[in-house]
Amino acid sequence: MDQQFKKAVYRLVSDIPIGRVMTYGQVAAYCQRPYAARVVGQIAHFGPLDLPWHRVVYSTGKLAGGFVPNGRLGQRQLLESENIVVTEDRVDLSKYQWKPIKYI
DNA sequence: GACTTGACTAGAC
DNA sequence: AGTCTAGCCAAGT
Repeated sequence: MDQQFKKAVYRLVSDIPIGRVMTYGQVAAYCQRPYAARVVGQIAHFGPLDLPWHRVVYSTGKLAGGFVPNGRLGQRQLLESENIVVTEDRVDLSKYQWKPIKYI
């Protein structure tokens, strides 16, 4: 259900390998909620901060974190430290978008 | 229980 | 190619 959905999101996001990214919609879809991209966003904001939310971006490739908690070094800086090329707050999805191996 | 809000997205302008 | 609009989900008022 919703609780399981959140759990699935946590696991999926925490499994995103370094140097790879995913879109909110893709994450939602993989957790069996194709139209819950916004919910993923809410989870990202209120959920565990130990997850690599900086590897989750918009479907357009634009970075989602315009603010970032106190640290505020920027999701961009974070991504770049993982060998991901960020141009104008954007990443090349066709290049870095990660496809989960299986299940939820 | 209805209304509002938001780290979203696809399609129309 | 950039901006605006409507649709969807869960959580908070």
